[in-house]
Amino acid sequence: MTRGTGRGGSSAAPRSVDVARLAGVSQKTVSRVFNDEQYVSADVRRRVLEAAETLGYRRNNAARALASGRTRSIGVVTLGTALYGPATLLMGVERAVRDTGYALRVVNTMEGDPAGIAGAVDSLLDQGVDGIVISEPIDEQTDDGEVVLRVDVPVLVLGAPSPVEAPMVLTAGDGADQMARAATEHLLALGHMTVHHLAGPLRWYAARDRLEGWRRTLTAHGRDVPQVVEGDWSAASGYAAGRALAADGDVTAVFAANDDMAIGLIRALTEAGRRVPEDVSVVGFDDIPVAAYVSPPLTTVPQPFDAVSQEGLKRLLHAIENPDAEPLPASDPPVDLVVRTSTAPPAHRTTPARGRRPASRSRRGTSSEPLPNGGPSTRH
Amino acid sequence: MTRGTGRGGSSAAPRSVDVARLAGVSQKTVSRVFNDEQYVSADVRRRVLEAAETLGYRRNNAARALASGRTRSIGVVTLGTALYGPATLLMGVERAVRDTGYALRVVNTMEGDPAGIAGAVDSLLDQGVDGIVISEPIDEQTDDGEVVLRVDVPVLVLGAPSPVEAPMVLTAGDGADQMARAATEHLLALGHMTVHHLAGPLRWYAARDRLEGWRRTLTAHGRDVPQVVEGDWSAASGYAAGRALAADGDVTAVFAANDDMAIGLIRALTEAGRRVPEDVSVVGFDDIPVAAYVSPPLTTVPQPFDAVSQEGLKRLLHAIENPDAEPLPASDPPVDLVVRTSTAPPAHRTTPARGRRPASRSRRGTSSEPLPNGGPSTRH
DNA sequence: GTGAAAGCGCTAACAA
DNA sequence: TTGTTAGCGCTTTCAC
Repeated sequence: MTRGTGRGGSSAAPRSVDVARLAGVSQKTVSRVFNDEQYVSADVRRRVLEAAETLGYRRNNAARALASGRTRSIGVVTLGTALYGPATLLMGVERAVRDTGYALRVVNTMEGDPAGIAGAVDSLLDQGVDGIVISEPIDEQTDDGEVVLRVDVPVLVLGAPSPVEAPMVLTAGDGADQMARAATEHLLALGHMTVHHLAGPLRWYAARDRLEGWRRTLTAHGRDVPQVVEGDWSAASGYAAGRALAADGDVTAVFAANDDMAIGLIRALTEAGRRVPEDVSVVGFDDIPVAAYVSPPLTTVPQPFDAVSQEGLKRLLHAIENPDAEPLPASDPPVDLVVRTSTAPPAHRTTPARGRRPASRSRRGTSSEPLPNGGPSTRH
Repeated sequence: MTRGTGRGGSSAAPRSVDVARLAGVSQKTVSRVFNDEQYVSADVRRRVLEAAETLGYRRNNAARALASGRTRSIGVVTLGTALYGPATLLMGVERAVRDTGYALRVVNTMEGDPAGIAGAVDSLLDQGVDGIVISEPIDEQTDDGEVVLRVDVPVLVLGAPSPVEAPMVLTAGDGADQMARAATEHLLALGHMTVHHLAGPLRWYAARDRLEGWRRTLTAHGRDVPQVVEGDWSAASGYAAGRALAADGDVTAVFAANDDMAIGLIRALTEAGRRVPEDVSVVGFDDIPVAAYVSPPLTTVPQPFDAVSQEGLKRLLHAIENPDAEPLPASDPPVDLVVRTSTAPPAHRTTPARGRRPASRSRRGTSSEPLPNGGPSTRH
């Protein structure tokens, strides 16, 4: 085989031997320079770099991976949606990965995909990755028992407990129950007797987690736990749920598991003649970019996507690079609540015995948005 | 070097020779089977597959890439945002790539990133990819002249003309001007004398394209072209623009370059006492999932993200696999408009001389959303 | 139809 | 501080 030419018929890509020859050193030395190894004199390093520059040398990663046994890439499994949460998480992961010099390989699982997460992980393993991030796994259709995924690289699961078996499994961003508690307590503190919940699809761990946080909070306060309504994260499903809830005069407060559903819900309530927040208070979840600008501006719980992906990745890379060391500890993400105007005390009710004032837990100002001069958004 | 063991201390991963030995064939034959080459008897194929199965054989991609000179992966450069457009496009690209058996490598360019697109493309080239997709490039800070990127693999640029030089450059999804025309004409047809425009950041080609479509439409109809207001895609910037526009009594119709800005704009108008659509009509762009559920439901132009990414990828892969063939032709994406209730005829004005009825160009029903039973959204 | 031999471009181990 | 020698696990070429 003659050395393959580029597709343009131009000369082939230079290899490290070519650089070595030009710099008057051995090929191994070129390798040393490009790997930032020690024991290379400044002069040699400079000559090598110069030679590489003039030749337009670019290290061949396939050869590197083959020789070293490491691909220096990490794979991420995401749902194939542009939903705010998953999409934001993915961007956070990319940023965190890029900072470390690793490459990112992405595979989606579509809902309804027969292969599901297992298939996605498998294709990542086929491609060759040093670690895997699974973002927001949802329960798979497991007719006969649990799907146990066996993987031989470290795995980081974001937003859920682990569905895999691997030499090292890390979890991050699974503290949504605490955030749900904050939302629910905000509503109770305003004087509502109880809080209804519009859940996400319960196949999602994220949905179940928020539901649990809500339920436990009500129970802890000795309140009724109303029937849960299940949506699918979409505004359309929130709208459908809203039509049902509007018919029930007892409903004065609703905690929706995401902002899109909250927006649909509010629309249905409004169309049915129930004013928000005068008749019904609504709290969302996520703090999507438009949350401050819909009518009424939405009280919601922002999710710390960046913090979660950054910390998670740091721990994953530590596990990859120090296979025998203790895993780095996880920290609890901050719990936040942005109070806007979709929540208020109930209208014609007496406040409960120990009614507290609505304590804002926000670190970002309570209801100062939309800003007078509405500058550019800082988060998108 | 002894054969490296897995990190668990368990036995090493099986190689194709191991499979060959077990199946009683040569290693080359194993390779033939896994590459679906012809000239392998059914019996041998079966034996090889069985042996591979029992051994848990998985082909080593680094070795494959090294030996063949092809990585079978394509790289995508995206902005590091969860904005609806870019995020949806990325998901579309993933889906299209996955169907073809190629792997996807993702790199972001953050706005303000000094290396920018060039850096992102470079890191992709370092990693080794057979083709590159650049999604929605924005103009780079080019103090001294144009940055011309030289790349030696085929490139597909989504949503803009090409900023690169490569053996093959394809473009897809750059027809936003036609969509902007549809939005503008809808407003003129309703009887508005002219239409204001809230543009996206003009460093984005997507923003300039929509602006041009709007401007040309007004000019073609002999209307005034009002001063453009520039936003940054965020609802916050739409809100800021809305405060300014609300003060101008002449404004009766605004075309916003995306839905988020339209939502912020509507909020500002409403707060200023200008009703939508009675006093001011607003059209958005994108058709984000909540667009049908905000108040008022937003008239907007849906973007054909899936069609664009699928067709674009098909053409890119054709170029990769047939380097010397003619590129596949591009087709124009469909132009659509979803009419909801944020637009109406102007209040106290006479319609222009040739005032036409507002012709709905929608293929999805005009204003039937939110649906009575608001089922699950079909697009997220 | 199948196999043997020769690399692909790099890193790892050891020697100098 | 630098060089030499072997592979990494596959595809390619060519022989049978």
